[in-house]
Amino acid sequence: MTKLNEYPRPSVTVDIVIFTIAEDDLKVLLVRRGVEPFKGRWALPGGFVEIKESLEQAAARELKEEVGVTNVYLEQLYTFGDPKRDPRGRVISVAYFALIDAERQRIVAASDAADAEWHSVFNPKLGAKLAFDHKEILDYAVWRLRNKIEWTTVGYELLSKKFTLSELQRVYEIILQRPVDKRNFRKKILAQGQIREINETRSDVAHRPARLYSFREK
Amino acid sequence: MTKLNEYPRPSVTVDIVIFTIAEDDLKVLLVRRGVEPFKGRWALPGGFVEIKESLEQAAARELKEEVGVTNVYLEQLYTFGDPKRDPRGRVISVAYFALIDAERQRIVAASDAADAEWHSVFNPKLGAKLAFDHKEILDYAVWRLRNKIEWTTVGYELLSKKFTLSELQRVYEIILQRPVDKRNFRKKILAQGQIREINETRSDVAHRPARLYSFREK
DNA sequence: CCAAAAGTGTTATGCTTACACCCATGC
DNA sequence: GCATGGGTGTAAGCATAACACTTTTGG
Repeated sequence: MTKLNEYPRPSVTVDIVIFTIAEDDLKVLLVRRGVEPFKGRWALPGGFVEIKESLEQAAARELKEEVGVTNVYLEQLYTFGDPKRDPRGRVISVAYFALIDAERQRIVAASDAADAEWHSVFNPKLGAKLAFDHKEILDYAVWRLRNKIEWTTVGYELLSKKFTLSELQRVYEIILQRPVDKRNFRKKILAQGQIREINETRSDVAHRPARLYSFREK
Repeated sequence: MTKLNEYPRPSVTVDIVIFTIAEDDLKVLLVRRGVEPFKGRWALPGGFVEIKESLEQAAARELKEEVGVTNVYLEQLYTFGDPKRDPRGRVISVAYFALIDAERQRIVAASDAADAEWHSVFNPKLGAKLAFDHKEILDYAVWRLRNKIEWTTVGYELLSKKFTLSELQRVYEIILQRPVDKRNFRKKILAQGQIREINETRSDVAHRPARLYSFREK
């Protein structure tokens, strides 16, 4: 067999764009860098891929280590490999995106990871605060999420197990950043056949209580 | 600055799914492996990413070295990183797909690269002949190409600069593996506004000569 | 009874699909 | 004049978009 060690090898990392919905906004989890390069700037959580784990396992491990959550929606985004993207040397980053639902979000808050914080994705000043090429990665992730919720049912991953149709609609409006027609939305979602009505309502509100639904299989 | 060399590093390669249309069929370029592992099996062209080049540059370089073509349509597909995908050790492969038009196809033929050959993508026995996880990569590339031609104008990349609408339609039929309605196809393509009629016809045929079109900007 | 969000149908519009015949050329 | 692929329009069905009022609850 030919040898593999004739070539200098790059470092390979995974970086994860972790989205959640909070405070009526789309948020991304960022960690403040304590060391150079980009000390003090915000970065996507991530780390080196270990030699015996798959890329997806590496991303799942980082999710567990950095924010304490397991079993979340995780999807490979794109691989960023510009030779100058990390001033320390050649680092290729396989970017993933993850969706954290409302229940797991409490776990993230509780884990109180060092300098991790949720940031609004739509804050126009955020780009300037990011390290490396993480602005580019984040922009790509937002673009992908927007496309994805239009064609798939990935939006459910951002809510609790039980949710109302208005809550789901709000998720779409936040991500797409435009109003959505209530009747057409309900028709479309129900026609997809992916959610079922459960026999409960969200009570204790000062108006007509909403029916709860749940995603088939979660 | 923190050091990068605390972690063992994987090897990183690019593998390229190079498509073309020939003999009324969708073909992929494969090279026969002369060494272990998978000696004698067919593999996607590819090679190691050099330390100072980007991933896209690595893919473009491989295209030039292995098949002699430059300036072709090239798009990152997905990154395959299962730790067992290469028996020699940890090799992460960033897969690309490339589209070779009818003109460049002659260059590929002329380059006569060692053991490179065009194989029909739809040959059901092809999977068994492929090395590594290249069947999986190929399947994913075909899936992506199919989606892509439905939503974008990427199909033009597989034809000569000048082409007839029937030729373009045939490209769609071959890729999608189903018949396409002639009138609806022409309406859809013309409505996209991406091709213009040039004042020529394909003559010397034993029937009414077809008008030639060209893609805007190529 | 007032405030607040939940819930519900119909119509118009545009897009997609199905479909068949005449045209221009070479031989 | 015949064989061959080139070229063209219309109608039906379907999906999407626009739009406003009644219902149920808590206070």
